[in-house]
Amino acid sequence: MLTEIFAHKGIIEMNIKMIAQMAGVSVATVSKIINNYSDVGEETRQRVLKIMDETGYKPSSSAKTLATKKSNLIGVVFAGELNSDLNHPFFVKVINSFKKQIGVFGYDLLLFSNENFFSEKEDYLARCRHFQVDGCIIIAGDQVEPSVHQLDQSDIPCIGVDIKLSGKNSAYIMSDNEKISAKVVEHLYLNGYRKIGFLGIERHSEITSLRENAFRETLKTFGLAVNPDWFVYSSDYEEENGYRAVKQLIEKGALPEAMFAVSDLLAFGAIRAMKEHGLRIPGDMALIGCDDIDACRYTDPALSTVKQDTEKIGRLAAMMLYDMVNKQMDPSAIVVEAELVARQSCGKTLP
Amino acid sequence: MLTEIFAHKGIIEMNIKMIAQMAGVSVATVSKIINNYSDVGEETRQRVLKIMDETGYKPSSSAKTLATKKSNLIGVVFAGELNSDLNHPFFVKVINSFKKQIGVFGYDLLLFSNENFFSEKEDYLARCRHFQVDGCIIIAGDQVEPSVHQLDQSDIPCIGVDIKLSGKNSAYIMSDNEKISAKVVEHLYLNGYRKIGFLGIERHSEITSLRENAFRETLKTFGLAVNPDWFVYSSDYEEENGYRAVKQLIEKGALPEAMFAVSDLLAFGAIRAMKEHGLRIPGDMALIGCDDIDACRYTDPALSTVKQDTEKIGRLAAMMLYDMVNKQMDPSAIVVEAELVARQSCGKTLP
DNA sequence: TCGATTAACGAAATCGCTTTCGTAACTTCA
DNA sequence: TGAAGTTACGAAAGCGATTTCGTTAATCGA
Repeated sequence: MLTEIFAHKGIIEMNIKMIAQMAGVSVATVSKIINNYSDVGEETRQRVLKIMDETGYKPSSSAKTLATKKSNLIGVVFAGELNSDLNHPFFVKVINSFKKQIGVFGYDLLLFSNENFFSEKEDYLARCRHFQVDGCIIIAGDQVEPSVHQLDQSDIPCIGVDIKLSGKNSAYIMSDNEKISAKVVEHLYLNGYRKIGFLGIERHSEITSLRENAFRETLKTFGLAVNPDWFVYSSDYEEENGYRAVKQLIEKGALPEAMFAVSDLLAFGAIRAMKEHGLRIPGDMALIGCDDIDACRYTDPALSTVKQDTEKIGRLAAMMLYDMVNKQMDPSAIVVEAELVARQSCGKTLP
Repeated sequence: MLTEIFAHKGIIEMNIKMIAQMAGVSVATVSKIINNYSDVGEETRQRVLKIMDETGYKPSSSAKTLATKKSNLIGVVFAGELNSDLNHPFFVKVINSFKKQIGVFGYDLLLFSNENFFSEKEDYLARCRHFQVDGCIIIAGDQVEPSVHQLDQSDIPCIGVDIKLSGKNSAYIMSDNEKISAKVVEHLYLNGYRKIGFLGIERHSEITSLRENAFRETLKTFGLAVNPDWFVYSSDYEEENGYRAVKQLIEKGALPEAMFAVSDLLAFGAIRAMKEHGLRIPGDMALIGCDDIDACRYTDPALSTVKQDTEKIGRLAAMMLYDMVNKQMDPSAIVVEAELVARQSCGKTLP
């Protein structure tokens, strides 16, 4: 057998021409078999398939891409300065779930590295074209760069996570941030808390604005005070700044009965500040965070938080993007419900 | 100006031929300019560069790859069943650091999705060839699949993280796992603990074997008992199993004075078991974990642990792989020092 | 039985870029 | 001044696929 020399699959690099020769057909026929064309005889098909299998042949992606202008690649863009990248657990979970689902559709992921690309940084559109990605997932922290909007407005299908895209080939998906705040306020209210504060971020992103506005609205709905003293802000999402903010609150003697921190890390900082002053959670102040990072379960007290459905967000993002790439769907915006996870830090222990 | 119609860069998809026409030169000349050949006149070079800039032209990656057999892509393989994927913080941190450094070298990352690829799952070598990646980073959990070794033995440069590769184009890098155990034992010894136990993994991976063997050795070196009762094993790295293991230990009344858990999550389980039985850490038993995941700082007590230098591992991996791809270095094995982070859980509080 | 379908296959152009090699024009130098 | 060397550039052949369109040969219908 001619193919016996290929003892180990993949050892010899094959191309379509070699396969064609071995099978005694033209490259056109081989290509047709690869792409499931109908005008190929069954015998021929089987013979060629056998050879492809025995030699471990796989068509070259670049040649295919060059010819078809489809790469079977999805670009991953981490946009925004704060928080994005692979550092934030939320994004990692979303990407992980996205990767699983998009993999089922036969796509692989291209992670753009942020550093010097042709000495021109962050020109996402150019890089998407360079690789001819079939679509893009844009995951955003705060303050996204202009280049992201350029990509959004292009003809490349984009799905945004935690960022509102407006391009005609773009859709986006995010948690129902307004409902998150509403749920938190409601939960605290039901547990008897009436003086409720907010630990947010100074520089508003789309997301945090949604949360804060809804928070204020819900407070009003329940007839609760919106006391400026209880609204404090951090310059980033880090633990340290949560600590500082709450420490000041304590020293000012303006502690509310409960607080909602827009990130778990901020909440951790709050816990530290409270402990340092000998105050107890939820005894002296109840606390609810947001994100449900792993650490929440292990803090003392365990942190109540809002868990975004990262699994669902990633999966939906993959499905929507797939449908958009394959023109089976017009882009639209989707919002997914988040879940309040009540642990110890918001327990009802008021007098 | 001819190029003025391209008001927005990247709107029109350019190719090398159009650039050549606009500049009144041949495609060969343009290509030479792109690739820094010397036989191009300075005037011509400037003129062409200007046009490329104005039109936002970037050469097509697939065409370039097809012509040169270099893709400027690095494949990322998450191997092994346990723990790998983007789920484990250790791997995410390594990849993040790797991505930064390899990006500086001009490479982007290709994340292979694990699910159905040509109905043949996990044929990493085939996929690497398919995309013609220039190199690979293999990050391993336990029990890696055969396909990984096939890749390792191929002609594609591979850098392993936490896995010993043996291919002639492969190198690997990992923490000094033996030293980790030695440091832990030494630290506990110095703080007065004499009865020291081990919380490990049933199914040995390369890594855990290294740690456990060194642990036993060091115990002996310090003249301490290697008591089988104090060596317990979990079937995975999860919190729940750490909990179970230590719970049994407590109920058997065979608690050592201190323990080393090979993962932080296991240690968290241990903490829970201890708390549940009204036992205190480090009062009734000191505890040291491994990994330094974020949550360690927030547990009660804060978990002492061994912090692997993920930043360094990722960066070194990138540099080594780059050198291997560019034939500037023969593959070799590198070991990086880990650091013991002493927090509350191993404090000296023995009588 | 003969013209018309249909089935099965291949030749060749194409995708966008690289790279070798050839050549014309210009320098240099003895 | 003429041979040799430089400089600047282009023609053309790949790279490995896809896809259109044409060509046989076999099958069909009346």
